[in-house]
Amino acid sequence: MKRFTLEEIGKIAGVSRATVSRVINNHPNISDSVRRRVLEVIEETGYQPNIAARTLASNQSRILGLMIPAILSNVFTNPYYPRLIQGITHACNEANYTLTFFMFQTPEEQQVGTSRIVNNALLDGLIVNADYNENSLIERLMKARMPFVQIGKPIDDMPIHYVDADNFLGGKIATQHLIDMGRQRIGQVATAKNAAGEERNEGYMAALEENDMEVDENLIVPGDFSEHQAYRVTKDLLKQKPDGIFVQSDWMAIGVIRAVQEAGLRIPDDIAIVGFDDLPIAVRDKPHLSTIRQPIESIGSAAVETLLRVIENPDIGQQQVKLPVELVIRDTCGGEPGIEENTETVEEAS
Amino acid sequence: MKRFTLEEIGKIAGVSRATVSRVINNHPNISDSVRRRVLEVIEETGYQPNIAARTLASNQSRILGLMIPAILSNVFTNPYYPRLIQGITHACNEANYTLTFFMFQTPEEQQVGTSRIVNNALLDGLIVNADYNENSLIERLMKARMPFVQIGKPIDDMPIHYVDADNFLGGKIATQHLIDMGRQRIGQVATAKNAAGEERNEGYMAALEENDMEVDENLIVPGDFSEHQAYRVTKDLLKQKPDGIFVQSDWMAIGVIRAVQEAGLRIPDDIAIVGFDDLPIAVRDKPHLSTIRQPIESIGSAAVETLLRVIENPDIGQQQVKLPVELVIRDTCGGEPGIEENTETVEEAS
DNA sequence: CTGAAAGCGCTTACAG
DNA sequence: CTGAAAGCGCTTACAG
Repeated sequence: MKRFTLEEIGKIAGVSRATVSRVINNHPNISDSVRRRVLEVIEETGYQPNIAARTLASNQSRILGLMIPAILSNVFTNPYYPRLIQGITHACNEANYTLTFFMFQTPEEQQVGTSRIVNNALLDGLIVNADYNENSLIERLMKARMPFVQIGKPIDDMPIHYVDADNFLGGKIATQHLIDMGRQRIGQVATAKNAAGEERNEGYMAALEENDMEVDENLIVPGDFSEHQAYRVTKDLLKQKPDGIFVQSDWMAIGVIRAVQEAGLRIPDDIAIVGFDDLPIAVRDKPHLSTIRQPIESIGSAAVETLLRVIENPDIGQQQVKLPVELVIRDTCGGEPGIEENTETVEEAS
Repeated sequence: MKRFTLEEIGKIAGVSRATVSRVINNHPNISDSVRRRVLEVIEETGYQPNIAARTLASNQSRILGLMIPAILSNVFTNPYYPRLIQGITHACNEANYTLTFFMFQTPEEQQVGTSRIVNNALLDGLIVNADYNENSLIERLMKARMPFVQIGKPIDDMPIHYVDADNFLGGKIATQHLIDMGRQRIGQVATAKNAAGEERNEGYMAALEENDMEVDENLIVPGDFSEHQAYRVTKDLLKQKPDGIFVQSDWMAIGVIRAVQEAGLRIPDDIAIVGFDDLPIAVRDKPHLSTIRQPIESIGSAAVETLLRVIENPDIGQQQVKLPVELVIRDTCGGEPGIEENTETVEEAS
């Protein structure tokens, strides 16, 4: 299958290559007859523009990059990345963009690779997952004026564009659900290691406050995202006699459930538990674990859409997109499992 | 950060842009002093070549594509894709190639996207996952003379380059393990839907034959990769009083285990089970499930290496790479879990 | 509404 | 060993 050039298409259609270029790029002010003829020839020949040439000439590639940090061990149990990538590719396809993929596994790879990204004439913009481990990446991107959007709220309130789940809302509706079940002493297995954990905690507090319940610091124990640590701190927590626990991640919830069951307590009768993330591995065989589900695909799509907006208008103010989360109820006694819906929040700060 | 061009680097270093290009591309016959000077300037300026321009001029992009079929539901429980992508990106980084990602979710996306891939001047080659659903893709790739490598053995013995796990070996060592445990009546929950299933079955047969054991067709029941179907056919299988079962996938093994336990039989004492894939979700809380582990990362790397070989030498004979699988033993009674190693097979046919 | 021409930043024969 | 120059296939002011 021969590859045609603009010149050749023009010759066949009896117009100049400039004109062909214009119809391809949907420029206005092309006579209908010419447009039709050119489109026909393109159809017949199966002409596809040469992206490299277009990129060189126009200085835009319609290629977006996705940078994923050195792969974490939880990738093997957490469907986060597949779902995220699914959302991103879907949005890219819709917008007629192509996705390029950067993933590094060693610091050396990261080092070399980052330069390739930052000065990559081929990228119109970049999506960065929040837990990249080389902090200077952000600086370098800004210096190079590469448009980018982060997935996950940045630490230190850096004024960069980002898309995230509404973690505050998640913590709040999780806790509210426990309150609605009539629980009086609601504990929390927290993690304050990142912005998301902090926000989930604030949601927890807000729910208690709204219901005129006191925050008891003894009911909040520090997790670190690991199942084992969660198991240990839950043992401590149980001494405080909680009747409900909000766990900041489903992964930790596995440990929490183990500790609770070993103590001979029933779920949800004695202690109701609400997790976060809706991980299949956690939820499987744990019919009483309600949890907060993040719209990960939507986060991916929103990241693309936001990035496109930024590329379009580089001087736009900081974009902060928060996607709503859902409460997935599995701890009803006899009732149908259900889902609570919420609505999207898009803010533009600055 | 300003982007430099070859011309500018040349001016600073006091040579022509052609010379700069030559040192960047490691051409021989460059005087050491010039090379050093140019390299210095590149270092200082942080010069990065413009990929689009290079691609246009040289007709090669150092970009590889990965095409993943409309995402399957099992993506959410199966770490196959993350691991595969990890292996592929690693090999790409090593070889200084960039990975571009194609994934489609609807037939329309697939349709439009495929054209973009096939006639993509920006791709040096493509890796295709075997279970693409549009069969014509392969034809179109061949017509367009796009170098590509498939992951997974092709059906109908199509003479295309591919990389796969050694499924025959897997079936064989799985069955041999059961024989080594002294089992006499070894059943199989099969799937013959694809080349892999067929090979696993052949491995099963080969192991029996080598041990002078008869193949009893009644001991082979048809699975379809689903847990539910596996559960059902296992109930039938149990009537034949097997004392060992080779299950062609861990996912199905979950159903098999359920059926066996419901029948009041002990694993592995009454019935030993060997699965395939080493899925965390299946293995978790199933201490007695031995399984065959595929080197998925290596398959990804091998796909890249094979593709690079094909790109280098388009007239190379059909590449068929089979990577060894491992038996992961978890059904020893009291002993340490262990792994049996095997060695790689690379064949060149035609 | 359309075309001729310059230019995007590289590579690569061709000369020397 | 090095340089001048053509060319890769597009886009886009500039004229008309």
